[in-house]
Amino acid sequence: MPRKAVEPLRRAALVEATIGEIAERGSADATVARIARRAGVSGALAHHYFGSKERILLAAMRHILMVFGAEARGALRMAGTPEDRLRAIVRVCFSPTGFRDETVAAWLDFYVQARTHAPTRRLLTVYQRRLRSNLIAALRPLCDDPEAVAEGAAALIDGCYIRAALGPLNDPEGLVMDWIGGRI
Amino acid sequence: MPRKAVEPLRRAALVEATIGEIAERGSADATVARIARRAGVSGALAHHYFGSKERILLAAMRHILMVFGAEARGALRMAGTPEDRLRAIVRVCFSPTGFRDETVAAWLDFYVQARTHAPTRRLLTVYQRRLRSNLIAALRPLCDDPEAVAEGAAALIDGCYIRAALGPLNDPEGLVMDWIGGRI
Amino acid sequence: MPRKAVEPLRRAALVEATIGEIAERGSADATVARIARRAGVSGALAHHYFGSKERILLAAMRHILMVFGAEARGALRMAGTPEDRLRAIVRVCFSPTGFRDETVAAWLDFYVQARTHAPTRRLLTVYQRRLRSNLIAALRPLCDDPEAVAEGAAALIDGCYIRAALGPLNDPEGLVMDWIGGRI
Amino acid sequence: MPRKAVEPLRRAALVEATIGEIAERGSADATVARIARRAGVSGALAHHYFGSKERILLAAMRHILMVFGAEARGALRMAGTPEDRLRAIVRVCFSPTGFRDETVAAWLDFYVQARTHAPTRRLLTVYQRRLRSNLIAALRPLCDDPEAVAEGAAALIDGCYIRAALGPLNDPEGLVMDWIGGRI
DNA sequence: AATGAATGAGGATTCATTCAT
DNA sequence: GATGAATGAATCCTCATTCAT
Repeated sequence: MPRKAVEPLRRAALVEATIGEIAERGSADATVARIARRAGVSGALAHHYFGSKERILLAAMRHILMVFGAEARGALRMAGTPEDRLRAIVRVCFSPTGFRDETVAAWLDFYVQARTHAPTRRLLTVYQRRLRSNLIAALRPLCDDPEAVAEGAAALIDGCYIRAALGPLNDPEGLVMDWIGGRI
Repeated sequence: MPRKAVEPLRRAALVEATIGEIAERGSADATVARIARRAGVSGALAHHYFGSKERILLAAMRHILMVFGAEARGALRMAGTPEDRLRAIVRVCFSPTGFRDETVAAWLDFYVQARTHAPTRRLLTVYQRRLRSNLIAALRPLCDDPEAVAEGAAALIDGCYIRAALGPLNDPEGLVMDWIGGRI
Repeated sequence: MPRKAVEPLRRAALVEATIGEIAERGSADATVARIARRAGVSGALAHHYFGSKERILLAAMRHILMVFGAEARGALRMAGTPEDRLRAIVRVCFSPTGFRDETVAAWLDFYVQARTHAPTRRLLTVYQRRLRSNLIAALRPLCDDPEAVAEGAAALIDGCYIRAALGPLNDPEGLVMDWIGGRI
Repeated sequence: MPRKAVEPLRRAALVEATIGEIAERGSADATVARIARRAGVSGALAHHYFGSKERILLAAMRHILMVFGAEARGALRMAGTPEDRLRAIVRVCFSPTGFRDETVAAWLDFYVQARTHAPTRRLLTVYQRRLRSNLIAALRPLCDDPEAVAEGAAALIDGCYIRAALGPLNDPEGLVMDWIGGRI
């Protein structure tokens, strides 16, 4: 019987703690020590597993993107018509899983970090491209200029995130779907 | 003839330097020393004028909001019809004055700070309310649910900012106006 | 048939790794973890066998001194005349076994540690005394002031070590022998 | 009247404290905090003036080399004959100014650091080359193979330093001069 | 008005060492 | 015998902030 693998547990706890800490005080003021304490381990262990604060933050972002990606793939797999696919994408953007306060806050923080931090930017770019191509693919059968619509939809989604980060938002999914509805 | 007051010059230089520094390295990594050097003064002087780093950052934000507000008021004064007013508001959001790379970056940074920093949040709230009420006022004669349209337009504007912060954006003004055009 | 004892193997590997590590990065920057990895074991095991980093370093030095001592005894046993004994001692100082780059580096490092670290100093003193008495014994039949010549020869040998540590050295044995030759 | 320049004072105090600290505990265990305390200032100030621990250590070495160089130049200027020049060089090597316990300890430490630290090595190389060329120039009129003699003399000098670092040394100057005397 | 000097507080990071398995 | 897990104690370094001039 294999010894219980504790590393994944610790990593997950640290990632979760990082997201929480970013949400609570911003990644600027998140310290490794506080993240570690929140995860119930020592700061040294956080370094042992991740190597540096930067890598901890990146791991947190990667986690968020991974969760989002997995959920999106799952939703797309069950969607039949282009309309379904469209709705699936938008719905996942605001699904309770990924649209928690904490996640939104971290998400926004990453957007800002991405401006000045290349590795963060790379991660974000990958995600943005994927979202864009998914949107365009779903929109292609439905409208004349799928690229323009996708561009606008993506901006609107981002705008909803930014506003959600500052206060509760009423039905962002509806807002985005309405907007798209007016274009197709 | 009175000697030229030097204080306003210094303050302006520091504010400008702050915005530049935020754009270049993010407010997280902006240091008073670097801001001061960029403004051509000593760090001690920056403190002398503003009292603390926090106040320097707030002054920079206040400056951005003030410039925006002044331009908005000017544009609205010249606008006759509701349609004109609407276009004026949106145009100012993306006017070359306020939509410079540096400003957009700082703007976004403030959004994130606002999440965890009450004074920043207060400033931002004031601005958001003003934008919202201006939009609603202009929209009221033009559509049934001005509040919902204003909400969406504001989100879209924010979304354009967030995207502009990460790369060049093609005609955001047109995007927003189109969106509104579809609703009225 | 007894299973091969593994402990001596591990100890030897760790000692060798320690010397290599000291040569490569200096004992200041040698870490137990790196030494252990180089020896192919875990850092915990290094502690298990030696008890502390200090003891690992001391073991490495002891090893070097032991190798040197053994070779010296061997060479002296085969030497007949005083001249032979003299040459034997000097030759061993620069024999390929002990005058490897790695060993010289470690040797020098120990010299420096000895200044501030009593146990290291004790080891070094024993070695120095032995070298000195060997030299004097060999010199006694050959010159008037064997102590002074031994002192100078020892200094010259040390000087060759220090220079060898920083770059290749041309025939140090000849240099020392010449020097002694001029005194006897 | 110029404000009293305090920077050079602080720098000098820190350099002196660094040498003392190296002598007392070795550069491995010298901490910026301790060096600063010994100099009567805060650790932060040490960083303010030197930038990093590495640079503090290098400054200390540079200081030692500078003092040595200055003394050597002075002594050479007063020396007439080649013999005088030779004696001047050797004398300076063991002059009370530079041959204090503290300095010798630091010197030796630098030798060891030089093995693994390129900037230190560069400094040392410059010094070694200068010493060598001075010796050769003085020896040229006096012997057949000035390079070989210089090489040996330099090794002997280094050897005296290494031994002096570990205990008191009896008339190293005489030892070196004797050695050279036998060669010319 | 303006600055260099100076520092305390705090943060990332490293590392020897211990322990449970 | 051997290791990964875990940590406390340092240590370097940064930075906002204060102060004397």
